[in-house]
Amino acid sequence: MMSMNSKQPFSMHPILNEPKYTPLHSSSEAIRRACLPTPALQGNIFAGFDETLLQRAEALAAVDIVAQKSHPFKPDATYHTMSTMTSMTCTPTSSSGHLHHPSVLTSHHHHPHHQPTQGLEGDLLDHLTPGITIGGMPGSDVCSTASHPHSHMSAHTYHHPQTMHMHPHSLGSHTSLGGGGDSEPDPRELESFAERFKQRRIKLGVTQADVGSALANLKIPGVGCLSQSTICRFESLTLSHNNMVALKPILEAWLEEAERAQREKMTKPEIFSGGDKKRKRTSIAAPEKRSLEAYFAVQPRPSSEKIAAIAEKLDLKKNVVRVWFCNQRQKQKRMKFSATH
DNA sequence: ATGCATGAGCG
DNA sequence: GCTCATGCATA
Repeated sequence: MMSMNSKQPFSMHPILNEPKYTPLHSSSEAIRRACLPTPALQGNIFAGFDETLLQRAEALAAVDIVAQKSHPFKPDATYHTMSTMTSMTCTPTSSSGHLHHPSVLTSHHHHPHHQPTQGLEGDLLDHLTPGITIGGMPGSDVCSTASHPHSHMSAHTYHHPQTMHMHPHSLGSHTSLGGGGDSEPDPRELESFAERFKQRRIKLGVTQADVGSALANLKIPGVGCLSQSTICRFESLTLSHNNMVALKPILEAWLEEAERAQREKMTKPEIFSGGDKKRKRTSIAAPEKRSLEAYFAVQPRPSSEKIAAIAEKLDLKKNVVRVWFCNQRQKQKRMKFSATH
């Protein structure tokens, strides 16, 4: 009477982050909060300005949408999880239920690299600012009427509310308390390391997923396992700069350990097989995606109301649209950074 | 390799 | 509500 997979029903964020230097990060944050007119008027959610915007954006990319005023079918392929079990891919078959403490040092706020990005956002916001409300500098967006009549039920349950937190200055990397100088982990070094890492990893005959789960065996305080996705993104440099910096020492440690182990014997990173709860991934159809991109081009940070309107137009769930915009922003930020370096 | 999602922590 | 770090599911 035992199941084959011994997946732990808990999960956490094992990784630490970079203590963000610069306590003042307001630039970009302020800008992003620029809009939120919140016209609770249901007559016209967009109070005239957005209506045009939406139409324009739609027209821009909706060559196909134009035709389908109302599609006969619903492209919304949103499935949702029904189970509430959580399983992490972290547990190697033989393993031990490892309980890593998530000493996640989540550093929110950006590093000095991220520019306020006045290019796209600032400009647009400026032009799109509704004649009413927000007369000058935004900065306070209080969504009072953000109530969605519909409920989206995504199965959550992945992480635990383990409230862990490190102090803002952990991982003594930089951040001199008094000096105020910030050091810049060279992107070049990270790049070369990532490349070497991948090569050596392959030489060890270990997969990205294996690395992820093996990390827990290092027993590094605050470090648990990581997913294949994260390892992959690390190798392909598709993580944020800070994330890369935080992960580097950990992966480096694993690499050394793995090579050492192989030298003396042979490491056999057990693979895992899993298959309990399945979360269904929403798939946004191409036409809808194109529309979203068009909207994003003119307004990367639509207000709650705008998101709702867009969602309705595209026949998608509001939350799906909101998340899409969030992910799009993250992606854009990464791309912008890698483009600069 | 990447798209969509969750969740923590911060305003 | 947002950002950021991460992950599951999937192309």
